[in-house]
Amino acid sequence: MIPIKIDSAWKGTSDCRNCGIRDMVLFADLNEQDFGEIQGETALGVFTLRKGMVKLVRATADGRERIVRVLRPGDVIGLEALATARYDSEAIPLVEAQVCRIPLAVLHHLSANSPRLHKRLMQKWQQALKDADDWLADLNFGSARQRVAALALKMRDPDQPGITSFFARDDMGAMLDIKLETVSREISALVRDGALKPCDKQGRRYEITNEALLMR
Amino acid sequence: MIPIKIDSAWKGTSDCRNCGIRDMVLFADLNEQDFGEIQGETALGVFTLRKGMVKLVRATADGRERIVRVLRPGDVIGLEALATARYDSEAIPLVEAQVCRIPLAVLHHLSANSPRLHKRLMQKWQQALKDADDWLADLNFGSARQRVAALALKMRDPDQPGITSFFARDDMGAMLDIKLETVSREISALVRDGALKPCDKQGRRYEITNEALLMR
DNA sequence: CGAGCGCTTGACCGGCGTCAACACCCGTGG
DNA sequence: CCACGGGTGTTGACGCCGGTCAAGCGCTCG
Repeated sequence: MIPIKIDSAWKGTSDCRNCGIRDMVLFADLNEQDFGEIQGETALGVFTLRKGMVKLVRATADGRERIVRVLRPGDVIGLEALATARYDSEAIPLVEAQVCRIPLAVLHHLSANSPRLHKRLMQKWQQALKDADDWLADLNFGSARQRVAALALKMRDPDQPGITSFFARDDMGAMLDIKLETVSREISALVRDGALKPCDKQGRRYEITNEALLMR
Repeated sequence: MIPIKIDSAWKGTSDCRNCGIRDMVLFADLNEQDFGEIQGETALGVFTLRKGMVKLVRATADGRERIVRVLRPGDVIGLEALATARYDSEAIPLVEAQVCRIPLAVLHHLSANSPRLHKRLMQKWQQALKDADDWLADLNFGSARQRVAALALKMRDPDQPGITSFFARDDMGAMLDIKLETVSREISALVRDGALKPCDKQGRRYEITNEALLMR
């Protein structure tokens, strides 16, 4: 299930040609002829995240919520539906998000007929797998301090590398497998040590004031 | 780098047709004509694991070893080379292992020309990604006891579901992100509680005597 | 038979979970 | 405009799980 609110003002195919992040997305290599193949459909689809952040959630054996990854603009949601026509995990927006929907049938057709998209698809699979492994190796390893610091580095804004985005403390806990109180404590400690500085009063945006301190 | 010793007695293409695990592997859907396309090459390749177990390892930020996944017969090694012509992590056999090597150029050619292989490839990507997410959600969550129990369940022998395989204690620690002494303690506790029974004296094979106890 | 390696077990201690109180932000309604 | 209440983030006290260090045991192999 992908309960993302789709920006309904943005539909049809014409905008794809002028998409602001077209160089990051699945359709980056499509030419005018390929665009002709795209038709609106309502079935299962694959999504490209345009804006915002989305958490991939699955239930653990003991019923708690486990966040396996966070997707950011340019990432693909629901790629697995291409292979199995089912989604493996739940995708929930962490902030207001916008996605492009690509109908499954269209993608199947293009993947067989467009070598460019075929290659792009491979890259997206590879990126998703690498992200998953990175997430495990970087964020779920070591002390609580190391995990929070690693998350701060991973969630840097691509446009403003000095700024990083955090989330609700219990979401951060589900990402790092630590309790929300510990998350809060470690953030406070990093602020005290001069590694971070809060940008707002909700604890969502921080300035990275000492990058070296975060890296160890 | 994939330092797997390849069973040199097994080479050429003729054996593929009679491979005992052909229904599990990448080439399961190739027909006689497709086999004609395969030639021996020496370049980068993708591997299908025939026998044994392989750990996927990457270095963490602080230099320690982190095992991101364990591959078992039928799994594919080095799929990422298809997209980037590089390997993302190191693959090291945990026990004596046998692999099929599939040259990259061959796979690229077939992936474009053989719809059957193309579909099979998608499934392998999807399986790898699901395995990665499962590994994170099942094995790196909860108490040390829960992690060891989850590993025992995941490492059951497909042919003998009552038997499970363990590894060197420090490898298990690198999989579960706990120390080897804790691994040892928890295994002992599970044996004491009647959930497991050792099959050998090296601590590698155990009989599952109480499955329900392991599941919670 | 002895050396060496890996597994186990024990004692101790620190980090993190638990429970609880408190502070702060924000929306609601008087 | 302020009073109130709920939700979320922070901070404190305390106890336990798991990390650390060390000793002991049982294999395996020379």
